[in-house]
Amino acid sequence: MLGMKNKEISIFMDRMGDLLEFKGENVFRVNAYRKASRILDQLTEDIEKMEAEGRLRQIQGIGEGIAKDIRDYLATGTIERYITEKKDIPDSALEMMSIPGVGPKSASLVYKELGLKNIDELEKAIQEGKLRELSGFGPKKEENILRGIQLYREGSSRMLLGPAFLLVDEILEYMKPVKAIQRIEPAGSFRRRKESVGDIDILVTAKDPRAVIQHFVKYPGIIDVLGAGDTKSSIRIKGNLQVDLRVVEEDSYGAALQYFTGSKEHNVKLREIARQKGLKVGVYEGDKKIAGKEESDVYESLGMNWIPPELREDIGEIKLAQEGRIPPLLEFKDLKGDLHCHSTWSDGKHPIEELAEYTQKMGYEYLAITDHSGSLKVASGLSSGDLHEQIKEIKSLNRKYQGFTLLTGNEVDILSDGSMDYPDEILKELDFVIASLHIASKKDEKGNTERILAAIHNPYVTTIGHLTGRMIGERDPYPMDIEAIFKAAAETGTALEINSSYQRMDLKDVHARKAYEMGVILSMGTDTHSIDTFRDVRLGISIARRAGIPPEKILNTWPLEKIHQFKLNKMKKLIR
DNA sequence: GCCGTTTTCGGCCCGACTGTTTTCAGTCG
Repeated sequence: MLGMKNKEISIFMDRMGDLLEFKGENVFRVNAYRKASRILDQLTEDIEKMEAEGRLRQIQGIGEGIAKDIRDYLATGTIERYITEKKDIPDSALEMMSIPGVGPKSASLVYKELGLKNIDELEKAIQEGKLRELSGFGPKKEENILRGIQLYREGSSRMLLGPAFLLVDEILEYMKPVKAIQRIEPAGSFRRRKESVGDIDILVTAKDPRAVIQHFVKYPGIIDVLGAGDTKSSIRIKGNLQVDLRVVEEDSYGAALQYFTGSKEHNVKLREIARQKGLKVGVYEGDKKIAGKEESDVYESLGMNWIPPELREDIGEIKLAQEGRIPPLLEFKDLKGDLHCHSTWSDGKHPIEELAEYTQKMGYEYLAITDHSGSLKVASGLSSGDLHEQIKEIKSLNRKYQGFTLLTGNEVDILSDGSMDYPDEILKELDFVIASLHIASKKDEKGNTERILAAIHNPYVTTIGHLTGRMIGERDPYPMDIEAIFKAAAETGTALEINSSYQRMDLKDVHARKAYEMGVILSMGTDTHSIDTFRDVRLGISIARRAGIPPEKILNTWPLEKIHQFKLNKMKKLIR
């Protein structure tokens, strides 16, 4: 499965970074491992395959040393150098560095001087007043660490992008009455639309910064005010999420927005480029500071095009911007319809007519009705007879609409033997067929892959729904040979879905990018069961943008005729 | 540990904030 080893080694490299940092190694050596971890996490190729083809050293940031570590891991399942470096330092000692306010210096100091081996012992030592005996430690620091421990135990809470959108909407709405605010915009990983965010950053320009802060710290649902200065405030809200708000001068708004949007790696690379040009990027004072009212000023003064936030992960976007080759990215206005939703015919909450009415108001030209097929009893799947009745209803409704069309369709279950839950004669009649795995094996990679491949080779299947089956934080992706699947999808002219429901987000960004690179067309579906989730299309758009997929590779940007043609083309190709 | 049309050695992003200090170290983003 693509990414299996990538992920494992990425985690290993990150731990290696922690370990070296704890031991007080050269920070650049530490960073080299951190960087390697990130590279492996975002790599769209299978590391095992690259190693087999002798291409490890072609990856920027992987040198001879780390290449050896990777080969080591692939051969033995562990990394020799890691074991040597680690010796008898327990993992629980390294874990102390995860506490906010405790870094490598403090963690290794208390380990060496006081023999503290884990967080519990650290807590006890503070309570017994032992920590303040160490130089550099005082009562404030003790208090800070105790609070950090408490926070860490409550669970490092990352919020999924879906709920984050709702929260940001709510905060912006709450801040609206403050007259002093001129501009207000979320920055950080939310603005980059990462699938989960660790905190929310909000950037403001205002005539009266104090009025803004004073209002902000009274936000309902607040648990704690972590800090409230003249221009910056941090609060903690329910769910243990931190929200930072900063007020900056209008003249440096663009530079600040750039800085606080990140990613860190993207900014590091920009500063390197700035340094070469004798410039400085940043929001703070400096001789040759690039100030900028607009964010595009920053990028332009560095000799490149403005880069959409979703691409700012230092995975090649800077080079593209320098060459003026940033691709146009998907926007809501490009979308002509939604291609996955459920009605009262199966487990949806609303009758077809209401779904149609709602999506017309969103400005869509079409909507595919894709209820479940018969085998999926838990979701009240439709029998063949039901489906025929539903097709009749859709055709009758379509006669009422102008400039809007309902597509007949279904989310057909892929059965355990890889066959489809309806016979071909029925699938043939439908405008849009999604084939989905709803029950799959957690172990049988080969079996899962074969079922998907069988569906892809069915001439009437338009797209594969929520391919990997993951439910973020609840269920891991089912193991499957992603590359073989992408290849088959590209060859047969089968689309793959970007499922936008907030817990699925499946395909995820890295996979969507890989699929696009391999020539696959993507379809977007909200998998709506209740009309308030049609708005989750913005999650799908986020994935497509982070994947760098141009709009014309997304089925939903096409006119209806072309979607029909897509299905016909596949049928022509596969039926002889 | 990685990298190189300034370098195979000597660099590697950088400033704010906090607490403990009295000139600075550690942490964070």
